[in-house]
Amino acid sequence: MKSYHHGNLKQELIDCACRLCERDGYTKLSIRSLAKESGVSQTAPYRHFETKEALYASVATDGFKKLSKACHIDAEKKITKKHLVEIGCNYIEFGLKNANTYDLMFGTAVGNFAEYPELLESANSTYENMRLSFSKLASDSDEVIAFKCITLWSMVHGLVGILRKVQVVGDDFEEGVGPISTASVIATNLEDHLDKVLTGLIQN
Amino acid sequence: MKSYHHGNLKQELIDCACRLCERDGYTKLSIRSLAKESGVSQTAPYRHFETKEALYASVATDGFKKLSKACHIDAEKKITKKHLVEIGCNYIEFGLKNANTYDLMFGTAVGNFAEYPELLESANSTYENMRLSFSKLASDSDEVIAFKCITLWSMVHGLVGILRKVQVVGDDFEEGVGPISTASVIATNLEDHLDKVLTGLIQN
DNA sequence: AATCTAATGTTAGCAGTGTAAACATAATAT
DNA sequence: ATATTATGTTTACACTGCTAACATTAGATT
Repeated sequence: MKSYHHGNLKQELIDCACRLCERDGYTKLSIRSLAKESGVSQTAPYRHFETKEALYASVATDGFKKLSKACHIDAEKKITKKHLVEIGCNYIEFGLKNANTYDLMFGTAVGNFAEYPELLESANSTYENMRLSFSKLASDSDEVIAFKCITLWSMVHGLVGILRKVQVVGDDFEEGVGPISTASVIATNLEDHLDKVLTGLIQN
Repeated sequence: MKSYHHGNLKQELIDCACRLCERDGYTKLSIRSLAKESGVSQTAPYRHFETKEALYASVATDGFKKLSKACHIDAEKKITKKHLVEIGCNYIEFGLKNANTYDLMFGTAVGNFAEYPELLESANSTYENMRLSFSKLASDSDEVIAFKCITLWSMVHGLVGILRKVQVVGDDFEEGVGPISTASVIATNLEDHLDKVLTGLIQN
């Protein structure tokens, strides 16, 4: 016996969307299927999300919160290069393990974050966390720190993209100097790799 | 007076798809609208593309060819760091100026390149070009060269992604150490930025 | 040159989509 | 108790990818 009002529909829709997005990719997600999954009429979700993009935004927001958590280092004050390497590794691990959600966060499915305050807030705070960690490492100026932070971010973000692209193609691992095997080597030695890159970054 | 057979439909569909993809993003592209644009019935495209993904693959292939061309340096033998910086800049410029096509090339719209031989070939040859350029710079081993090549690729790929994300949000440029202004600084000093990163990369 | 076959086009139709409008119900504020 | 608002349903529209059955024509075979 179910009542006319669901009671907790919005959150249930978000949870369900997060699950399905990560399982099948956001492309496969439909508002209708989501409604059916929650045992509610086709258009009920529209009482909670103006458009499908708004739903995406909620899923992406959730993703940024999780990413923030994954990249959080609770060192009181001192942060070493090793810590940053760890942050980078965690970032990449998140990107690879939550690939479909990651697409939603960094792709074009949500056109303009500014239209979704919570999303903008969670994305910015992810960046701010990284920047703070960086600031505890070196005694550079704020500008230089921000600069290095964006550089690291680009690096790990790019690696996620490249590693994914290349892995999809190369189920059959072949030795050599092609992108597949090279990327595989990097992927299995992520720590070393990030350490090297960061060394160059911090020095210069 | 038009004949029953179009004569050149496949190429026209690809051209049209490339244009529309870049203009509106591949999401907005439909086989039906494409058919209409070419003055042909709704299902005619299916004689040339088994699925929509196959059409995407053709557009992506075209994109990789253009990217390859944009990143081609015809230095006979000697290549300097400056050349690599130029390649990186051209890559990023391509990614930013052809953002929607770039999504198709590096996103998940085409699931597995291996299913589309031409696409795989054009993507691999883009990489191979970069690797060859790199090999003319240093006297490293093939493995190290490939390694550095993937690293540079990740770097520029990541920058494209981050710059785009951040630019969308920040139409209203604000000074400070936030991601928007920092990314803007990087974007307007791309050469310097790549030079620094490459210096660190080549040394270590 | 006539015929057969394969390539390429069309028409009709299915199941699914996002979303708007009009209406129904129930929770909350007055 | 009543009015208002939040939340849900039904119906409907225009659009999508794609399939099946059929039409036309170009090119190969005889």
